[in-house]
Amino acid sequence: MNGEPGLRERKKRRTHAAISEAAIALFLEHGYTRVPVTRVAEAAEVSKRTLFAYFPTKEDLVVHRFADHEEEPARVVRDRPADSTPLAALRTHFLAGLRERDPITGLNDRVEVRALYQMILDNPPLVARLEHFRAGAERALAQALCDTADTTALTARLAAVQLVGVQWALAHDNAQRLAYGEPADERYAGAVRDAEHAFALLANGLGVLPARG
Amino acid sequence: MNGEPGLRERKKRRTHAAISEAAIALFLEHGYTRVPVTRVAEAAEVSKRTLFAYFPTKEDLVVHRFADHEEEPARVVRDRPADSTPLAALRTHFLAGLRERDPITGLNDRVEVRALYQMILDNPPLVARLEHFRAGAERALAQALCDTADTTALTARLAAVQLVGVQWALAHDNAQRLAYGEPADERYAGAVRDAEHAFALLANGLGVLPARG
DNA sequence: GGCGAACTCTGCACCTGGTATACATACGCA
DNA sequence: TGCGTATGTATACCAGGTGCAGAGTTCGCC
Repeated sequence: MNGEPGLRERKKRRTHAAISEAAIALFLEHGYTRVPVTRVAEAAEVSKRTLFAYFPTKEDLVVHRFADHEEEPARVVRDRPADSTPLAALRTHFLAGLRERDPITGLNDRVEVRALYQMILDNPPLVARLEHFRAGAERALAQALCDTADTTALTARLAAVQLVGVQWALAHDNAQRLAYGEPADERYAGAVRDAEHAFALLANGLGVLPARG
Repeated sequence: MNGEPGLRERKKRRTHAAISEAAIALFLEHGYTRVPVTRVAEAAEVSKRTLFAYFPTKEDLVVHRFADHEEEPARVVRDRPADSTPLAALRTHFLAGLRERDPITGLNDRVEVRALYQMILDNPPLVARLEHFRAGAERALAQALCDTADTTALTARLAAVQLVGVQWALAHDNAQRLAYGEPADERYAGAVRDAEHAFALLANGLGVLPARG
């Protein structure tokens, strides 16, 4: 609310960043499971108790970077132009994310980001923790749909589940390919194609699934 | 494979059941978080080590009853009649589940089941563990769709995410209402209406969402 | 500049979930 | 009856996470 953060606040942010960076550096070097939080605390020159004051769990040391995006789909839907449907707005936003290599789309291959993808995908507890954000994103999006799209609460919830789930799946797929070594620029065209296909499926429904192959 | 389980096998099943029952009884009485696994082991007259030989984690003591249903959507899709689409088969199956008050639909209000719903909904770790099954169900269903519906792998995955997610949301909603005290018979009509609405949404797509409320 | 209040960090002890090791027991089968 | 193996046990241990009481900082105000 005010422009001056104050010494306390600044110090806090520095500590937060220091812990996070120490953690990720150590995890990337020695492996997530093999580095105990006490070692992270030592490296960040902070007590274990303090570490847990900044990050509620060990997993959060890694995945907190994705926490900000929990509200993103909801915001996109709220801020959409008046003549745009929620689906169209999310589609445009996701495609823009791909173009900009937004890490949330799974299409960023900067070494740190790619290593982070890999670490997360390799560690079930980290994936599980991310699922938690997914649930939060669903809830927020459902609320946004309710508020701006004149639907029942149920419809909003169901739509949110589908929308978030599909974007999640797309991102997961991209991240996995990049973790395997595929360069982002090379994957880009395919990622766009897949995303367009996915949003078309969302728009038109699963009625297209045939009776038998 | 053989009709005679043998003493060893029978004993194992009894131990399994004994641990599970002791655990759930204690959890329901004193609260999930307040009962350490050691106490469960004592109550079941088994060592802690043995307990963990039967159940990989504390959460599984509670949620293992839902584990069997991981393959269910996949099975339904595989076993569907030749002239039936995957969506129709799942719809029929879910509605049948509601009719039979299958606990997996969230519409069973036998006291033990309802208390179980409540305990799970109240404990984030338990919900998280269930999410894990959801992921498994998605993967299995995607495979089944791939094998029997002549779709691309991507389409199958996206469809699976939507289908499982929506059923999950419906079940969650029902369970929550029942946990709040609504009787299953009273909820039934609404649950059917909601399910039909949800499957219609899946069939027709989210194109119906309006630009602005 | 200085003071009290509020906030923050720390060290320590502790609890709980989960695992490794090494040893005992009981079953299945010949 | 007796042997090999699957199953269970006791013990000690590790790591994540919390409660507590006190020391050290920062803030707002005089």
